[in-house]
Order: sequence, then C-alpha cells, then structure tokens
Amino acid sequence: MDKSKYFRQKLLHWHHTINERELPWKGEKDVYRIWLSEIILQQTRAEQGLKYYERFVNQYPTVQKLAKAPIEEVYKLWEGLGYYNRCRNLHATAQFIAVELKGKFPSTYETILELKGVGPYTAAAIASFGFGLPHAVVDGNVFRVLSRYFGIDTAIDSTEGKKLFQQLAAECLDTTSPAFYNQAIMDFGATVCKPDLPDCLNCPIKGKCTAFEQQLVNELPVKAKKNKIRSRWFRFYLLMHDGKIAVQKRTAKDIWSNLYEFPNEEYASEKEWKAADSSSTELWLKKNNIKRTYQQLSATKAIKQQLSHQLIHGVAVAVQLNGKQVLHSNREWKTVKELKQLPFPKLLNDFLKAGVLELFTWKHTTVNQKT
DNA sequence: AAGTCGGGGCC
DNA sequence: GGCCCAGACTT
Repeated sequence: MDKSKYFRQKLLHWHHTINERELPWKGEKDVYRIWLSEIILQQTRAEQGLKYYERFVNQYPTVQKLAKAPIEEVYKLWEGLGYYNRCRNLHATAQFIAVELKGKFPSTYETILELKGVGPYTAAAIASFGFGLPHAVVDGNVFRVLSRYFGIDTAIDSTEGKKLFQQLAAECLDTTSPAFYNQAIMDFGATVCKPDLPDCLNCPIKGKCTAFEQQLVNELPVKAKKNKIRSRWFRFYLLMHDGKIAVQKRTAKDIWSNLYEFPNEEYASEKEWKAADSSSTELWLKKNNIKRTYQQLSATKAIKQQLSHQLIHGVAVAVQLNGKQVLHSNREWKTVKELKQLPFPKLLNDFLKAGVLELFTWKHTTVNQKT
C-alpha cells in the first residue's frame, strides 16, 4: 500500500473511532455559520474562538442580520479576538453576500476564494464542509502532520513549501468524503500530532511516519523566517471634561486599526518614554491646543502587552479639564456608558480595568486652576 | 518574497 | 522567552 493511501485509511479510521473535540461548528450545514467559524478560527485556537462564535451566531443568526448590523457593533463583538481586519472583511463580505448575491453563498472554490478575508485555506474549508467539494485544507495542523509523516523539511513559510504541501494534501485527500477527511486531519494535528509533545506512542500512523522512524519529530516542520518583535512606547492621555472622556479612532494602517483609543503620544525610545513627566504632559496639552485650565492627576504605573510581533508599553495620565474646551475634529467626548460600547484594544481595557477612571473626581464642578 | 496584523496558551 | 494557533493581505 502506498504511503498516502495508508495515511488516508488510518486517519479516517482514527477519526471514526476517536472524536475528542466536540465543537459547535463540526458537522454544521449552514454555510453562513461555516464561513463565520472559519474566519474566527484563522490563527486562533478553537478554544479561544469558541465564545466569539457563540456570540456571533447568537447576535447574528443569519448573514442578513450581520450585514445590517452597524460596523461598530460588530467590532465590539470582535473585541479581544485580534487581527481586526478579519472583522472588517467579515462585515464587508456579509454585505456583499446579502445584497449583491441576494443571500446566496458562492458555491465553488474559485468564487468562494474571491470573498474578502477568504484565502486558500478558508476557501477549501468552506468548499468541503459547506458543499462537499474535494478541496484539501492546508492549515498549521496540516503542514505539521504532512511534514512529519512524509519527512519533508522544505520550509512551510516558503513559496515552494506552500505549493508542495498543497499538492501533497490534495493527494492524500479522501475525495469521496472531503469534509470528513479535512476534519480528521485537523483534529489529528490538534490532539495527537501536536506541536509540543506529540503523542507518537498512540499515533495511528507511526508505522509509516518518517519523522518517527528517523527521530525527526521535533525538527519538523521547518520554518524559515524568525519572528521579530518590535518594542513600542505610548503615553496615553485620559482627558476628562464635564463628566466625559476624550476618545479617538485609530485610522492608520497600523496595529488596532479601526479600534478606539485615548489621545496619545508615541515615543521613539524607551529612554524618552521613561523620561516623560508632568512637563511632558503640559507640552503635549499645549501642542494639542488644550487650554491650560486643568488639573494633572497622577499617572498610573506602566503596563505592557506582549504580542506576537510587538511588545507594547503604555502609561496612562489622567487630566481633568475645566472651562471651555474644543477637541480636534477626530476626537470625541464620551460618557463612561458610551465608552463601554466602543471597541478598545486589550491594553486600553486593561487600563480601564486597573481603575484609571477612578482617578477622576466625577463632579461637574470647578476645580482650582493649576498655575 | 517579506512584512504586518492580536491575543492567548503551552512548555 | 519562544513558539504556535482551523491565515490573509499589503507592499
């Protein structure tokens, strides 16, 4: 028996016998829900995406409901999940399907692939799970399982590697039940052929696994590029005036695009950021045309957030404003209640949770002007 | 082909 | 601290 046939048969038998992961999108027939789950699960662990999937299905049971929802509301539901462009594309695609396609989901691999936010993996997943079409998924699990089983050290993040593993995946695919097969290989990668401490002793395909034979399990798959982490330093200003807080939307092509934040200054180095003090605050207020009728309150201690590609440091400074104040056109005053309806990055929610707002005296009274 | 985009969990 | 996760998009 050839190696890919052995792989397919053992894998299918394993999945018929063992089904450790009970997840709500498994066996789902509604293409809208299949698409929704796949977008949520991109670069996201199933356990992490679970509550977001439940949330979205509950709030938007149909693609029409999602299409009609205000984008801000959708972002708020997505808050904390990361990769926020997924959310923007999700909403845009919902509108495209609901309006342009009159609610009818595209039903071929090529047309599914044209949807915003849908790449080769997601198109194959929707085609197979939603329409039973013979397209093999290639996600992180598949790269790992195939590279180990076939003993292939071609880098999975190279153009050559992507092409190679896609072909290999297609050869192994069970074309008579592509959905079941795709589900099987991903489940297998997640529960047996794991990145760390794979369960090789109980592996159903260890009899022909090259990595197992040659003790290369921990060397595969190979990734060419190393992850670089950039450090960034922010000083956030929480401006309070008349019982409201100033917020602005992040519009740049940068992290947290389309989420809200507090007016801030980014520093080029840790040294400058650490050196910033109350005189830095005064300077910033002047630059931002904020009148000198304020009381500067104590800054919170610095907090940081470790992301996969950035290490972000932030400090929050609370400033209570008095008198008449006019904000930049891109900034808005929001009550705490309104604030809670807006999507914020985790770092800023951490500031709010840490009690930054409690630094203010929530009274609409005149405070002595600082001189 | 390389860079960028989050947040969480594991060792 | 480093790697990975049901990847896709931009440059």
